[in-house]
Amino acid sequence: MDKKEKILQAALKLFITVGFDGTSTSKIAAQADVSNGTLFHYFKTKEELINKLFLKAKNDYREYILNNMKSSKNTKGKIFEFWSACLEWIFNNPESIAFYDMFSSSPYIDKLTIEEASRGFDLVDQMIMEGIENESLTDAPVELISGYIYASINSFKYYKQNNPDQADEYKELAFKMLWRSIANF
Amino acid sequence: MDKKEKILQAALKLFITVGFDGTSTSKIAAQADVSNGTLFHYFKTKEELINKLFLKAKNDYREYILNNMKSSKNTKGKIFEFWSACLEWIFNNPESIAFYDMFSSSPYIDKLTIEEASRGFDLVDQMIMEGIENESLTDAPVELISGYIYASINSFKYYKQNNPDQADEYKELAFKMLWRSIANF
DNA sequence: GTCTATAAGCTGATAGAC
DNA sequence: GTCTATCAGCTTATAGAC
Repeated sequence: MDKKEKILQAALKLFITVGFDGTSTSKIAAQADVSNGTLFHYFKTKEELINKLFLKAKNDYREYILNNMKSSKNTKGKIFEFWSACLEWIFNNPESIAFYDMFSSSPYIDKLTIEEASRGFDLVDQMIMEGIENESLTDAPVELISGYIYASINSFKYYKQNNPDQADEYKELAFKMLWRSIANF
Repeated sequence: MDKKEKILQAALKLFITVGFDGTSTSKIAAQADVSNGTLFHYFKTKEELINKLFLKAKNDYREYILNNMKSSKNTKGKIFEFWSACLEWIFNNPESIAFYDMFSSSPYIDKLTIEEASRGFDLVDQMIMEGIENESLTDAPVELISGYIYASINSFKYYKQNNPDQADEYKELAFKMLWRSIANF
């Protein structure tokens, strides 16, 4: 693995355990088995490092989703695929998610990064608009529906974190609850 | 206002704008019009200060909720009251919420504080258990339902932040969507 | 690309006068 | 309770050799 990648990985681990403040660049460098100077060769500032890390997490996430939903044809199936893929990624990448939760509303992540990170998730909006048009989804603002989808994902994530053993048996129910709230009956 | 309160207010403002790291104790003291020594008289460490602030935010929130829901008798009404009260508080106290979002998953907030903060919100669990018993709520795990309620609140919060003008006209719909997902039909 | 050496500046926290 | 004065230690970042 090249040093740049090692630095990013070390930083991720440290940031989520001791925060941005608690993580000095020298600690990152030490953990990555790299000199302090090398760190500043790859990243002009500590802030640039954290912003790059943020974008990387978002892109990995997005890519996983895009690669894991292409079979379903109707709206309900598509949304279920999206919902499932998100949860799969979340549970296979707990560190990235912890990092994202911790820093998404942090002043260290600048506006440009957030904007760039949010781009590309518009496939959700597209699914929803399609669903409203073909009358399988309730006629509500797209953002309200997408918000509910994300909310359901988040809610199930917390549930599974607190009840790792029972969660899977309630997965279908959790999606059914989401679907009931956004479907057009 | 006494100096302790002034320190807490100054700290809140600084923390949400420039983060924990960016906010030095001397800046807090300066902003609060108080000497550095005085700050350390009231709070043994910087960490203690942020933990106290976190508890204060949570308690203010809880108190507002408790004082704003006592009239409804059936489950749907109670949950709507809770849902509304949460959103009201959120929009009247944006700084506290920003602070909470920023630090709820932060290593500066210790486990004891989080535990103490989460206590007292069990009125939600109570409402839900009541609702499941009298068959107005779907028979799902309490945590799954409560999670969905919190998620719905969060979702509408984001919607209103991005669409401040249209949000109010969709408030009823947003609650209806929540209710459809957790009600027993 | 990678390292070592280096430093100015700020940090949280203390001590002690009033 | 509140202040001033003070500090040891660590911080991010740079410069320059290899």
